[in-house]
Amino acid sequence: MPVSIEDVAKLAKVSISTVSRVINRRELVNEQTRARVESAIQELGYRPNAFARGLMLRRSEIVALVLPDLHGEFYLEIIRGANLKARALGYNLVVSSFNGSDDGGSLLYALEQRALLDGLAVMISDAGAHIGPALAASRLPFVVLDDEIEGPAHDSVIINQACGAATLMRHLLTNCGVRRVIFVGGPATNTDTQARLTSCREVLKAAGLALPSSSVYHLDYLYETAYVLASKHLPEWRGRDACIVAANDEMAAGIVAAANSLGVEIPNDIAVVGFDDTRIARMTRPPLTTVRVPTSAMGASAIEILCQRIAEPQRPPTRISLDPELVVRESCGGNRSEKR
Amino acid sequence: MPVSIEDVAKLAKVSISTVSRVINRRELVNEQTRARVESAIQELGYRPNAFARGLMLRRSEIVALVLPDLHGEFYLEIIRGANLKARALGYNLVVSSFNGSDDGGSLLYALEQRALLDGLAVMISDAGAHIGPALAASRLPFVVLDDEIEGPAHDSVIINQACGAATLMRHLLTNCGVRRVIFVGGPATNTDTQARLTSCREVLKAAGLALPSSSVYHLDYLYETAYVLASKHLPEWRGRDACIVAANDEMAAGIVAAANSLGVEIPNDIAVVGFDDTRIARMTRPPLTTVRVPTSAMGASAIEILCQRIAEPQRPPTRISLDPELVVRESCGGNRSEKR
DNA sequence: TTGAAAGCGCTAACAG
DNA sequence: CTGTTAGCGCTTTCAA
Repeated sequence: MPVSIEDVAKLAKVSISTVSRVINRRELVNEQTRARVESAIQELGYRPNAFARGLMLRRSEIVALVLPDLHGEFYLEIIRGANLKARALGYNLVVSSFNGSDDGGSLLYALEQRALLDGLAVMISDAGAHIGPALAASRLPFVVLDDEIEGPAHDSVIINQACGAATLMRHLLTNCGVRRVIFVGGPATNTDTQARLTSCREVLKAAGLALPSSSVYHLDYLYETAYVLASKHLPEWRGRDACIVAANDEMAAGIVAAANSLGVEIPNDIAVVGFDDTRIARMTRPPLTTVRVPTSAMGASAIEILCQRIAEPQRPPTRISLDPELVVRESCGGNRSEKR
Repeated sequence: MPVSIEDVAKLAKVSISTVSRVINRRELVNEQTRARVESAIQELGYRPNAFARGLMLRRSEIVALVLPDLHGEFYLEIIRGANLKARALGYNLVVSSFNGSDDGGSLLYALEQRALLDGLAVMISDAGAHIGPALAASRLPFVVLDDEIEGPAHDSVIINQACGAATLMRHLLTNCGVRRVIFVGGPATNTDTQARLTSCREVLKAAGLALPSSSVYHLDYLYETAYVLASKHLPEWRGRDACIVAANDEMAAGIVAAANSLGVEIPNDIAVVGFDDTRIARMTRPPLTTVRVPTSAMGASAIEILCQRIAEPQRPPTRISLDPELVVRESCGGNRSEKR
């Protein structure tokens, strides 16, 4: 028993256009008529049919945020930031995630095909995902988070991984006496891991130090595997001038735990640092020095420029770059004060 | 330059009805005509307009999962389970979350109003949220996760908190020599916290023990506040027969950390247990005994019965109850083996 | 097997 | 200020 605009019109004894006006441009309607219409709407519990509306208006006021398979809590802040911004701009946000198993293309395909969306913010964290082409082929306004995709120019919000990793490395070299780095990354195809590794290498190189590939490990971003790896290698890794750089906090936490159970003291016997500044970073003993990615801001920025593009499709592509912030805690020696 | 069904018809030299038939009921169309139409669709990159389609079909093949403000990683598994099930059933899933700040009603309102959804799975974890009435008032098929709402009968998937908490308590009483409990919950209005507390009380009472309200604390589910609370009270709490029951793992982790830094040994000086079996539960020293909620199954079940209702609106309400599982680790003494 | 035509519920000119 | 009317793009009888 769906109640339509016509039912309202009938009850209020006006034409459907008047009802439509009351809904969309109240100021054009006589006060008394408006009151009549509004009470009719109330009485009937009328809600405009979104499909019909969308058909005319050619927009749904819905934007989507598509994230890769969620590992850890890293994404929650992005969602939160995006959510807030979307609502502030009068859009509804829907969040989808695609599992690592499918290539992501299928989800995008489904979303596009049903194209109920006004726009799309996609995060691609694995260079292997075949999302780029599908996205570029669609006519949907989109913005890419934390990555670049091939093809034509587009809006993007990126984290300046190089800056974050470099800041971290410089801190380690300058304030913590680090001369030797073990890098524990996520999958080798993961773009964040790649960027962080590259940047570490560069800073080390600039300081006349090397990061041989024998000191680089690629895991899966998880605590357990990092724990296992560290349990095995810590005896050979340890050293006052050594530092384990994990590509996320969770792995760093696993490494710290391994060290604790082996009696390896952090940061005295070896330093450990992470990335992301998730809650976990404060839950290790000692707490982790890490690099805070402005996740919430990232989500918000993405939605913001997406909505700008929707409003003005011809504007030149925007590229927002956000700098991470170094968060110094006690897992790396040196300066002990936590930046606030 | 949106290409419509008419463009395709023109290019293929058929009527729009034929194009429509090719898309929806290919078997009714002559093979050769079909081929012509299909290549025209290809050539033009035609995609049916979802609004027009929805207008006729009265469905979008989209269902939504709405979660409260996300604290911790607890929800990710729900999303994952729901996602998989939805795709398997031919639906697209969108996930929304509402922040604690708004009452949730506004999000629901927006979703309903725009009613592009075929159905809704909502999780309500705070009895204070005014979602129930709004939901019941809508004509949208819906299923409620992990809670009951007032009003007419409806589908729901609930976690049998009583069962989980009772199993935990019985283990503590029987195998760990616990005689005294300190309960550290989330907000007093949180229904999970309420259910867990109630159930703890009952089991204690059945054993002739009491849980006075002076031993019940209501925090915010966060590590830090639990850490602070425990740091202050552990000296008075401690005792071989005492156990701190935290309503989630994160708070339990905070309590464990506080104990570690005070030199209070777990489980010898006092036991600590959590709820949810999130990753954090394995990241404390010692690892946490906790109650695993079948989160992924919960998401999947919710979507499943939602889609059943969409297909068959008149079916009687279903209520699925999922039992949590006790996960015994080392934070509570007694049986040391981890259940697998 | 195909086409013509009637809407689905709504918005937006265009008259009055 | 309000009503009439023409679509938006699609599916679906109903005839041919």
